[in-house]
Amino acid sequence: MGVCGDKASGKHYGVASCDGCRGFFKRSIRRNLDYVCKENGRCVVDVTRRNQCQACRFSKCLRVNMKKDAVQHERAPRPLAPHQIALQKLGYTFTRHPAFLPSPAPLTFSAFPSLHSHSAGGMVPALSDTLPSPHNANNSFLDRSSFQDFAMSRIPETVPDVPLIGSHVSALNSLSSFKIPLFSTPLHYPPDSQLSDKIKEDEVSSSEEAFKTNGSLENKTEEDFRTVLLHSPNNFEPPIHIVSKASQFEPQEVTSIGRQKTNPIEVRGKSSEEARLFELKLQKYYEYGRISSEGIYDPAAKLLVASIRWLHGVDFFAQMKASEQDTLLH
Amino acid sequence: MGVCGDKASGKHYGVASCDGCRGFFKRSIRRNLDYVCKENGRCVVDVTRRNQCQACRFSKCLRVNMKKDAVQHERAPRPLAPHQIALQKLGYTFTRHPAFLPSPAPLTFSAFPSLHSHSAGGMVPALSDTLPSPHNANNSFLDRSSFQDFAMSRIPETVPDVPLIGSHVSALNSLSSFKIPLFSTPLHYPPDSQLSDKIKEDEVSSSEEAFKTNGSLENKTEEDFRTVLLHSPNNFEPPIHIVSKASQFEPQEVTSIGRQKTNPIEVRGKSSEEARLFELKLQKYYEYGRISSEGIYDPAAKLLVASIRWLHGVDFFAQMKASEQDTLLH
DNA sequence: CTAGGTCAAGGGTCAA
DNA sequence: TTGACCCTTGACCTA
Ligand SMILES: [Zn+2]
Ligand SMILES: [Zn+2]
Repeated sequence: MGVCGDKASGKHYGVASCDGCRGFFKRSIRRNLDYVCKENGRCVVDVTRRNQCQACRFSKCLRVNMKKDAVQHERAPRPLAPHQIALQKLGYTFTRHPAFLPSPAPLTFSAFPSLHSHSAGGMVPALSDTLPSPHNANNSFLDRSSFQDFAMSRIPETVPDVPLIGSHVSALNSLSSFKIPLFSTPLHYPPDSQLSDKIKEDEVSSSEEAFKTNGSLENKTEEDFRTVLLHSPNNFEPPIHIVSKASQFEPQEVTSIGRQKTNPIEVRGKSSEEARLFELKLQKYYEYGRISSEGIYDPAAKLLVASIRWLHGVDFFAQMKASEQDTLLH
Repeated sequence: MGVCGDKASGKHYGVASCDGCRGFFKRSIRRNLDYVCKENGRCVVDVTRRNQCQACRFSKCLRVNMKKDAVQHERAPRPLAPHQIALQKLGYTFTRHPAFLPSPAPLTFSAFPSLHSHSAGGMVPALSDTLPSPHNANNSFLDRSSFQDFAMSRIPETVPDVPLIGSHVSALNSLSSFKIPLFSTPLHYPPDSQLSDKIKEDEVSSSEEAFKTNGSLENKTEEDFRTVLLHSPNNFEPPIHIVSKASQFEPQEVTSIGRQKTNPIEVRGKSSEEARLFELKLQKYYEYGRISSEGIYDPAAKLLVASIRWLHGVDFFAQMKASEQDTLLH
């Protein structure tokens, strides 16, 4: 029979059994686990009590003749999740396991680079991270400090009744588990593109406040930067105009540009704790603030919304596999 | 020699190899998969470790000279699944390019006409023209990832309304990578159809309007669904505009072109494999959408859901047998 | 004989 | 850690 009596999902390791027992057996074998029963091995193993005693459950697995040999060697991890692939297409790589770092990496997002800047790799060095790693030395934007401050940031008593952009909200959900690289300058600003020039003009006129000061930001310390963030919300006007312009890129153009990307920026994994916290805060923010991008007063939140919106306008993004978009937006 | 050293079951794609490597190579080519080695491409590929690293296994396949070209197109369609039968009743026929035909077109569907210029046959020349060859990466919207991924996407608890804004439209570009056969004039808009008139006269008819006229739906399974629709005006909001507008000129276009009105719309695909994935995806989209179309934030996804929803407004669909509707809905 | 196809039972994932 | 859920593998079959 089965192991626990639960409905079998098929034969597993030689025995018709449920997914639970299948997984349990596999884990036990793979990790070579040894269990000890506290009840002298008399525990009943049924569907409701199977998790009461691992030792007895495992014994039962063996008794019903599950085959250890049928448990294969562990395989390579699955290919990158689509949203990660999506990120890669934007010029970034994602490392799944951030571990092995001395301290948990703060949840960070790569910066809005200056749209005027054309630094190497298309990235704009933002703030130095708190970690010594060369990789996050220059791609941290929304660092831990920002998140902490986020909680403190005020939620407006009254907010304009602006409809939410659903995708923004949804996109924020996914931001919790990884960092979103938002810009890769050369990717979006082909040097010789006429359109590019046009965009540049446009951006100057539309986002001047946002990016005038950007150059100076690059050299600021984290502390300085935070100050700027908290006290100069006007610095971060969402690049809405750019969005609409960028979307007019010809497919070929974008494609070829996409191929030119050189140095992907490593985006490190999550600190799920902080991420979750952040997500909750953000969610609350939405609920209370009824924010559109205009409704956002916290610069960090504003950035996030703006960044997502920006993504929508990037043709390269629009041409991504829908699934990738989907998960990216989710 | 062989790829992994396992006992060869014969020559496959030019190389004596086992069934495992045969299948692996086939799947890799067919689905245009790209693997990435995490060990810098140094993994040993033998019978016990061949599944440790797909990238290295595939490299080995190529190294021992397996021929991509020997991987054929998939063959005759499988026996139709219930939902496929349902689709057929709606006038959609899946046609496939004969095997061995060079340069198969990427899986494409006719696009939302209103968003693009029209071409003969009511088909819209999409991005596929600019896409790389079929076996190059990234032109497959419907690869394993997309398929896999959607299922993993989550539906938020609460969702705001999502107006169709400019940036969303840009996202529609991703839809151009295939064409969706949404409209067939005589079939979907019977000239004397009350619904048809209603929709034509009211381009911006809301979902409520559209479905109020849909009282002909009559089966218990549909009952709940209809209720949801009618009580959730937001469900249909953004896409309906597009759908309605498209329906407005579609009749003339198709008719004037002299295309066969009576013939079902062709859904061209280079492979039923891809088509199948699309169907599955569509199903899933729909399933989610039925719960709450707002659960899907991606504009493209929303459109897909909307397109299915739209079917409900079609008399022909309403007249289908309940069981067929049911399977289609599932 | 080697293409193509199928699907049980391996694998992995990640919210709870 | 569990287990529901999805993807992949490869033995086996037909043409
Ligand atoms: Zn069990
Ligand atoms: Zn082999």
